[in-house]
Amino acid sequence: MDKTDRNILAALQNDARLTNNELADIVGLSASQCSRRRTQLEKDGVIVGYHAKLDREKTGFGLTTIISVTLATHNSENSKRIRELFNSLPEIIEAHAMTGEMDYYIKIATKDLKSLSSFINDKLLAHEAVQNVKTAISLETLKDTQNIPVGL
Amino acid sequence: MDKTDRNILAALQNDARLTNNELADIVGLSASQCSRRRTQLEKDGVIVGYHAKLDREKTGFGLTTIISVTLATHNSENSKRIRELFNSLPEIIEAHAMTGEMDYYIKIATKDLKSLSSFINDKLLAHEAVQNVKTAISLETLKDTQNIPVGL
DNA sequence: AAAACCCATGCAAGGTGCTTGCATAGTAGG
DNA sequence: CCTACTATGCAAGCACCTTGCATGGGTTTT
Repeated sequence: MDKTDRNILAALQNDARLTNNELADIVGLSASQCSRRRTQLEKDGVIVGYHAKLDREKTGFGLTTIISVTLATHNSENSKRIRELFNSLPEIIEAHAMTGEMDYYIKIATKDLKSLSSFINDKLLAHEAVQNVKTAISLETLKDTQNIPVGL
Repeated sequence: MDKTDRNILAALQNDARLTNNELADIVGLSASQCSRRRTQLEKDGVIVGYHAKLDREKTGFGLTTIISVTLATHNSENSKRIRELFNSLPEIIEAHAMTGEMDYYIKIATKDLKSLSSFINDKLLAHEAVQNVKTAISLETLKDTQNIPVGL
């Protein structure tokens, strides 16, 4: 992974639909070589995938919420079950096991407060392993590039 | 936006590199019509963009941190300045203005604890508008599809 | 220092995919 | 029932991607 590879990664993070010709102009290589390097980065697992980014409002999922989840008791069984729960719920678009008081941070995408409420009550709190949750609603998303700063 | 459009959106969220032929098989349309619908969804701003997703570890940015930022004083000037700060810092890959006690949640991607520390001290706390921060480090990312659950 | 080797690169061709004009089917309104 | 409009499929022309092949730059070996 040299500087050219990182340039390719940065470019594809910004726009995954770049043709190899456009990529070639950006990084200063031929299109064929860009194709080869990109293929290799995919094979090495550096590039995990390509995803379309959708508008939250226009798709009707304008409500973003960050919830802190605390487990009832800390054991491997509960840990395993909570992971399965997180993976089974499509409203959860991101989940982390954290340091500090709160055990997990999860990010939720819902249509409105009503569906958020039913998600929390029926899906989260209904689960035995969950002790309590703390909900914080995003008033405004100021930034949402999930782009790794490969240039640093 | 009918059911077919939502199917297209769901498919492209999972894999933006799908050919129109593959897309056609998934949603049950011809390739040409998939092309036209996709183009329209882009024009309407429903599809905001296409982005490569990179492996955090392999790109050397394996440390994910969520920081709560509290402003010193709440006025529009500070609010404006904090937005500019967030936008200027590439380590911040997501930022929200929140309800509740904490004013902002920001998600940080850094190489290691050392660079995280210098980010907090030199970039965040150095800023006049910032009163204090609360740092929570992600021990493990359990889930990270930023995919809107368009199917719900 | 010379030679041998290896890897990255550019070029070109063959194949694949994308886009758009055109004709048709399906649908809603009068 | 007819008209008008939109959505669709097909096909062709065009752009793009990929890969074999030859070349060059850099490195190791003798």
